Amino acid sequence: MATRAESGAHAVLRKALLAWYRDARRDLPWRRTRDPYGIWISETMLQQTRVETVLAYWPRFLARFPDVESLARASEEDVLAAWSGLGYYRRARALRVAAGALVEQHGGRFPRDLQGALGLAGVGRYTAGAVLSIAHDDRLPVVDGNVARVFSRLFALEDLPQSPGGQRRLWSLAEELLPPGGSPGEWNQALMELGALVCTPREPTCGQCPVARLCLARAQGRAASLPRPKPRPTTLDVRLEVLWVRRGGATLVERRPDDASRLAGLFELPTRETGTRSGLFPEAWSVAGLFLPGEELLRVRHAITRHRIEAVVRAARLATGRGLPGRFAWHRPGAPEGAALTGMAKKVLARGGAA
DNA sequence: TAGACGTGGAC
DNA sequence: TGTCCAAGTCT
Repeated sequence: MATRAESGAHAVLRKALLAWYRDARRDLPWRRTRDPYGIWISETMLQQTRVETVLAYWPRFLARFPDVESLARASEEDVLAAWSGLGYYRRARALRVAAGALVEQHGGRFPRDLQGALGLAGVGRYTAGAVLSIAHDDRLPVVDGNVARVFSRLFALEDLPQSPGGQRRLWSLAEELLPPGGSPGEWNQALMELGALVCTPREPTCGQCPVARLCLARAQGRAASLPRPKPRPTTLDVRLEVLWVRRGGATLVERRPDDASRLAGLFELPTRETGTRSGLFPEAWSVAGLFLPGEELLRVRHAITRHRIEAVVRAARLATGRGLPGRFAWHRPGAPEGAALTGMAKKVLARGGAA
């Protein structure tokens, strides 16, 4: 009996949400294709990344690497260059590795089955379900941050979404709610779209929600306070000094070590950690023995997970006429393919070094 | 399994 | 200005 009542409620929910989605869905470029490759790239770019940002990268990346084969053949540096500024660069490396596996083991095609997809580098349960449901309408659930939030409110879930129990409940709900017929891809996207446009993290617009009358959190007046926020770790302050060294039309960049914990192998403006907010280490550059710091140009603040980073960009000049170590290079903007620059380097170069 | 991984935008 | 966070995955 419970099953019967439940599926009735589910049917009402599906109908209302799908009707809303047909009308409210954004016309995003990756929604115009059913090509698993393009969808895979979009889903990977969208991980922890805003739609507005991906809008600029996705068409460019597909133009540069139009299919699995071109991506598999590309050098890591070329792929990173196309990814430059997007962040989470492990995604780009994984894409290339996975493309190689697709060519070697899957006939150059994205796998048709969940297990095959999950075997690919950088493809987890969300991405596998998203690509297969959207490209082929396979009956696979997805749970991303949007779906987690929508379900947490709709069903007044108390668990932290990231907890093991919370995850288990979310995925089993997502599975249960999948439409028996119709289009699972459409349904999954409708759920995510609701989270992105209406059931937002802060101040959800319940007045516009097509399923507000079915929402438990709404009925309890708790829509805005669910899901419970995850406790944040305290952040560490880091101070960086960044050198802006020019010669002719080129700017000096330095390649980060391949074994760096972050931004490995990417080019950045020469950067040293010079201390914290409370103390500076002025000898940092004399250790390098190459530069004379000059005037201050600008400050850049950003955060990487637990680090709150404050960077001071200075116009500087070389202190030696000797050749530079191999990790240094002169970067000339305007190369068609671009370079594998970090986001901050890209930003500073785009501004011409000035604030 | 928490914690790491980049970036830009909203408030 | 500081904080939170956006279509996750990996270790």
